[in-house]
Amino acid sequence: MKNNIRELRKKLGLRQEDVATTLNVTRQTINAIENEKYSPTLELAMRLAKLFDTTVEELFHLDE
Amino acid sequence: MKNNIRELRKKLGLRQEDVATTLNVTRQTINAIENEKYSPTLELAMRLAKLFDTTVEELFHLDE
DNA sequence: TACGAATGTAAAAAACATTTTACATTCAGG
DNA sequence: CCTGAATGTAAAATGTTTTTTACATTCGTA
Repeated sequence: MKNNIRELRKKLGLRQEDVATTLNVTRQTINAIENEKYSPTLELAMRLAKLFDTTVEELFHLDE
Repeated sequence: MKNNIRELRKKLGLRQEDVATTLNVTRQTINAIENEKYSPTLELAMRLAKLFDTTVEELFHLDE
């Protein structure tokens, strides 16, 4: 599953740690998701989309 | 986390088992999600939204 | 180049999602 | 009321996500 998180995070001038603390997860979690080690939970995905003012479907792309 | 899956499933005239086999999960998984025992993975949430021709944000509602 | 800041990574443990098997309950139609 | 179909539920096993702690690497810039 691909995602645009790094790109949108940088557009906002945030560090991985900033995103992490805003969403109450650890920096390692944000790092792992950006580097596609695994997909986030649904709840975290929705909170990420909201933070970046986009939708889950725009932020994450299902492998068909 | 609330969701509209049961309502949309019935609108399509599908059984829990139909949804399950379409998405390659078990009936118990669909049942647990409809009854909000737990939230699905991001991948399953996106596949559910696609099946019901809607978005993750319309199908699932974050508790604020 | 040297420094600090940001990012990458790893291992173990905890928390959570899914499967499998099996049985119980509900519900609509004959 | 009976029956079969659909749904609900439970426990154990497995796989995945997240945390914690700790250290390594990269990057910009003084």
